Formats: sequence, structure tokens, C-alpha cells
Amino acid sequence: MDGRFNNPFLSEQEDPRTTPDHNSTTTSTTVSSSLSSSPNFSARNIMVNNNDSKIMTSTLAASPKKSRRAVQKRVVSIPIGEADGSRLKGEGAPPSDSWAWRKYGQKPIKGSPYPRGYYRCSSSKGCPARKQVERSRVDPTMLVITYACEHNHAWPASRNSNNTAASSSSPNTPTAKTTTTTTNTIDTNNKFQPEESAVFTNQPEIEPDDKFTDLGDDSMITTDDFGWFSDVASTSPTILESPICAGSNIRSSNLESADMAMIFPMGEEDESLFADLGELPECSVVFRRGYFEQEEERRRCNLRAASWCGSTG
DNA sequence: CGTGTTTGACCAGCGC
DNA sequence: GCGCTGGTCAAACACG
Repeated sequence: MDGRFNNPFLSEQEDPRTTPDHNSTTTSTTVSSSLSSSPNFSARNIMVNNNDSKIMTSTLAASPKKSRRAVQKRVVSIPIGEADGSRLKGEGAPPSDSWAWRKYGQKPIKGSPYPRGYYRCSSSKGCPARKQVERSRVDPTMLVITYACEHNHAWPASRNSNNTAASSSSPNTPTAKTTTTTTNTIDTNNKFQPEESAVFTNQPEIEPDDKFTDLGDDSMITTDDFGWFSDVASTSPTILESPICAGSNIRSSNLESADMAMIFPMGEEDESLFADLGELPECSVVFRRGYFEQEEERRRCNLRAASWCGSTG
């Protein structure tokens, strides 16, 4: 499948086993900004090409008991902003979300040179929300975040975003300390959530049975249809950064993207995550093969972004 | 002291 | 039926 290089960031919600990234089959529907106007996009596999990062929703409908694979998953590919060198946290900080995630496991994945981190929502004890974070095997510069299950609680405003969500949503104010997912998730939520949501709002009603059939959790089956998007949206800072890094998808919103980058000087989390997820140079080499060009471009963009940030603050 | 991360072990599902 | 791999749990450790 040569398409892999066409859609290097594609994320297969399916098991790596089933769909070895080697094939990188893009079974998902790529939806660009036009998504909002796309009346017919696959509800099963929603891939929002947010400039660079892809947010893909997939529903592996199956018996809830059948398999874990059958669990609905939302796969999000996010560029990591190769501008490393600053593994600030270097810890196991997952990409900033509006939620507080607690890592409960990490495992090397067959076929993937990078380990996969398992995170669980720590904002609420009973929250079934989970997410798996791993570096894309196709493109090490991309982070593949797989969201599973929805949060059954309101935003943990304080946890990560000191300013943000706090102001926007009723803070549950978890007594927990604000450590883990730190950061500038900030305006992200305020700014993009609605935006992104809007995008989906425009989407035709997704057949419930098609998408949330096996969810089992009523919590997910509700207006929260895209509640998961909040997660995604929260990660948007990174996503937003993507265009800048990718440059390839930058269209007319070049400035906008750049602007976003300024607003969200992210990348840190990603990088920290990076640190969290070990990396095997081996694969890097292999993967980069096809990406060399893009990478260069990204780097250039990174520099640009850096300049932007630098000039502004 | 509380929370989060790390790591190894165990369990379950899937493919052969 | 067996083996493999992914996913989760639990204990220990580290940090704030």
C-alpha cells in the first residue's frame, strides 16, 4: 500500500494485529475543513484532517464482551513537533488534555518500535475514559492517541488547565493536585472545542447503532456523541501546531495556524510524552525514509513557529 | 500524605 | 488447543 505515504498519519483504530501499520490502510474517511460541509462522511471512521493531525473516530462495533478491540475508539494523530531538545518534563506526561490522565500501564507493541502508554482518566474515579498514547509507527513525529470510552463527568477544570477550562466549565475541582497533564491546554478548550464541535455539529446524525452500539455506557450515548471530541479538542493545541509543523496541509489559514501556534506553544507535552514513549532510532530511520521531505518542511515550519513564539513571547 | 509513574505479572481475546 | 499479543491490575517508588 503506497498510500501510507499519502496518509502517513492515518491511524488505525483497529488492532495493530489486525491492521499492521505496515499496510497503513486508510480505511477512514479523511475529512478536512470541509468536514463541516461533508454531509456524508463515514460515521464509522471519522477522520478529521485538522490541518495536519487527524482525528479519527472509529467504531469497532461488536459485542461489548466480545473483545477489547470492539470497544469504540477515537484515534487521533498529532504531530509531535519535532523541535525536541526540550523534553521539559521528560516524565510521563501525556499530551495535555482537559482531563487528568493517569498512566496505568505501558507496553511495547508488536510491530511498533514505540511502546504504548495506557492512560486512564483520574479526574473521576468512576470515569471509564481511557486513552492510549503511542508514537505513530508510520511517522515517529506523530503521536497516535486512541481514546476509548467517554468521560462520565464534567471537566476537571483545574487539573491541567489552571486558567482554562476552569473559566469555561464548572470546575469539578478535583482535590487532586494539578500535576500530570499540565499545561497550556488553556484557550484550547474554550477556543477550539466549540469550533471543532461545530464541525461535527454540522455532521449528519451519526447512526447510533453504527457508532455507539457497543458502547454499553449510556454515558457515552448522548449528546456526548462527540463529547470525545473534547479530548481531541483539548489536544488541539498540538493539533493546531501541526499545520505549522507540517506545513503541507497549510492552506489559506497559514497565518491562522501560525497564530494558533503562538497561542499554544505546545509541543512540550508531546515531547514529554515522547520521552515517555521510548524511541527506537531504527524505526525512525525507516520511517523517515519517506518522510524526509516532510520532515524538513516541518522543521522549517518549526523554526518559523519558534520565531513566531519567540518574537511574541 | 496524596497523587502519579513505573514495572512486572496476570488475564482474556484472537489467530493459526 | 496452543501460542501470541494486547490490555489491565497491583505493588513499589518517586515527587510535590
